[in-house]
Amino acid sequence: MATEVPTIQDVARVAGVSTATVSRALSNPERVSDSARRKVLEAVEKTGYVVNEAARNLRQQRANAIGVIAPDLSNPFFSSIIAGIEQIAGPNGFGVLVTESSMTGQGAFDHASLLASARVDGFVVLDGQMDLSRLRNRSKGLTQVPVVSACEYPADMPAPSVTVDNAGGAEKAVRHLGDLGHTKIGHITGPRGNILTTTRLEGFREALQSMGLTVREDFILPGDFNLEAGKLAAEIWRTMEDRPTAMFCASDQQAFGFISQLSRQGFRVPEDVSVIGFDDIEVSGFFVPALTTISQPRLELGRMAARMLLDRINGHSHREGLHPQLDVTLVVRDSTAAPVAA
Amino acid sequence: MATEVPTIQDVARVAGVSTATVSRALSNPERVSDSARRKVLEAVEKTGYVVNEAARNLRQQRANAIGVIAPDLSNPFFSSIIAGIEQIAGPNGFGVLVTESSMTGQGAFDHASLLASARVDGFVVLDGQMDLSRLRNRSKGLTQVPVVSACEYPADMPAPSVTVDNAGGAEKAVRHLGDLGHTKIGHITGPRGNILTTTRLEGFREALQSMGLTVREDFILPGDFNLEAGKLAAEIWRTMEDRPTAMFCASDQQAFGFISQLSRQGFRVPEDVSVIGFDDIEVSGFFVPALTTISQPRLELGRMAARMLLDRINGHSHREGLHPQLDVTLVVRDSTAAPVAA
DNA sequence: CAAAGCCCTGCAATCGATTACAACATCTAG
DNA sequence: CTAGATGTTGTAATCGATTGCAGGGCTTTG
Repeated sequence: MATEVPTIQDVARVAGVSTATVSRALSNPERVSDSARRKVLEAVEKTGYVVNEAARNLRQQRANAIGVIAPDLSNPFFSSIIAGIEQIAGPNGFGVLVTESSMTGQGAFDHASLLASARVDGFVVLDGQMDLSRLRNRSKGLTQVPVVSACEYPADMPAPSVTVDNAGGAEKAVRHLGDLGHTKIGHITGPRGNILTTTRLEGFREALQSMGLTVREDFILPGDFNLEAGKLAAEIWRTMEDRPTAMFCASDQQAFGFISQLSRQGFRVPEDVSVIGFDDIEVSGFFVPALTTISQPRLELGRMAARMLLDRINGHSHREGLHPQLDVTLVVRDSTAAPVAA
Repeated sequence: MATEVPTIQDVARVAGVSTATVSRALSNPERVSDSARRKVLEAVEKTGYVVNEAARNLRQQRANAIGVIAPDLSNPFFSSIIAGIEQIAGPNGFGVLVTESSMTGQGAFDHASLLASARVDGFVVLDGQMDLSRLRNRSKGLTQVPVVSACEYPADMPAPSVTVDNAGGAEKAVRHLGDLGHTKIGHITGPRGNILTTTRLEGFREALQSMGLTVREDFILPGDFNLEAGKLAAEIWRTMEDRPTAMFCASDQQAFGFISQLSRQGFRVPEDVSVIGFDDIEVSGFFVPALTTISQPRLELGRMAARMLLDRINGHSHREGLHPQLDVTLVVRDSTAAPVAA
């Protein structure tokens, strides 16, 4: 029973119409007569026909697929966003090709090639460090290449983007600490040069100022978003003479690393220091102590980015504007508390 | 400068040869003369030509892409495996399309359609619950459809698979607890019907027996791999009259949930109960306390699966055998300790 | 020197869909 | 009743690569 995969020819023969009619019946049902449509659908049912995407893509000069460029696939933060992209792309007939930015330059999977080779129609870029201009060389100039930045984005914003209100989130975090009575508030930043680092740091400063607190530069520790960075920061915190009583971490992972290392040294959170994160990844609610953090709508970030990209690919105008910004919310759990009396 | 994307025709013209020669020079360099090859490569360089995958796929009747079916994209455990798959697929010219099993049946992204539509040449299936026979309907019978199960797999193993020594891992975990002096050892299982659940439970039983300990059925709590399941199990543990002094958790996430809920209730790990996980996901080393666990080579799992699938697609025999099993290792950290004197 | 073999190359068919165009039927309006 | 509009269908060109086949040139062998 080694059945061959049926083609549109087979369907046409079974239905007793031309291939043109079959094609139209399937993609523009309103363009054919009721009777023809019925016959075609029956024939499709009977033969088990599924369109050959390669042929369609070749003819239509589009891939019906989008590429996602992520800095790090194993980071749960990004995988949620990708899941959101999937949710929109799939039902619209678009496949999702995922690549890590680290793969850039590796032969056929250089991202420019991915585009030029007609494998994808556009990109969602999750890596703020990526040089979008590299996509420009091939094909028609960057403004024409469908690209949407999500979450992170280059500082000069050459492409549409979906982001989160990072400065606002930082403010909410710091304000929460202030409301608890903290006056000595520190911050562990993200990696240098990253736009999220910058905006969250700005929000941190502004919140302090608006609350009438002075910004202590020595309370601002350089870091990264990962676990290791938090651990390193903990070592610095430990050696400080005058320690902040509360730390705003640039990411949940960083906060985990910070708390983890602190506990190992015998310090307690929130008794010795309050800690607040940023992201609200899944484990955060189950950390010990459960982490107070700023919650990002990661799934919606992905969904929005996918919608914008598909709009662009289809030549629609942007229903959502060029740079929509999603709101974040404060989630209070157990890692923050009022400072112990001095 | 709206440069059109160059085609093989352009290259042929510039190089002064036929398209056939260009094609051969690029895919079978040894089949053309030195001079022709040189001219073609120069022309490719000059024009910036990249093959149009849609055209190639149509003609060759293969997609140069593989599909990955994952149960849950936001689970960091799976994303590492996917990263491993990428590492092998990309350099071999294959794209990776990722889908969640939950999308099954949603129009064009039903997995059978994905295959039939010539979008992918085969699948790596990470979801043990998935009914592989659904892929059989379309195209030539399951043994012919290139599919490799990874990590999880259906009990009847209709397809080649890459797995980890789950029973052995469970034994290592239990033996570690026994070596610490525990005699009352419990287990929180994975979801019912899952093959990982079964094999880990078996390993658990065997280890106890081989150590001369009796298996207490009331110490075996039903669960799932996620955080919530651990939390639920903690509630049960708390209400037990005679409590196990050590728990072997079926996953790290489950262990987190268990520990988290316990701490919230005022119990301490490992003082009140030792906990060991399974997986060794990234946060595990940074949990509070750092989690003792069984480490799985997740990246290698993905890489191996991809290699096997590509072999199958290319009609090669299996260099690695049909059901290779990778070793796991015990990682001792701070969540396990000797039981306190009774 | 002729026949046979090999290497290299180009011509043209092919993959399976979409779609411009034209043909025809039917309907509407003048 | 007729010109034109409208709706439905089929024919055939097209997308851009790969590859079977055949032909020309050169080498080897008897």
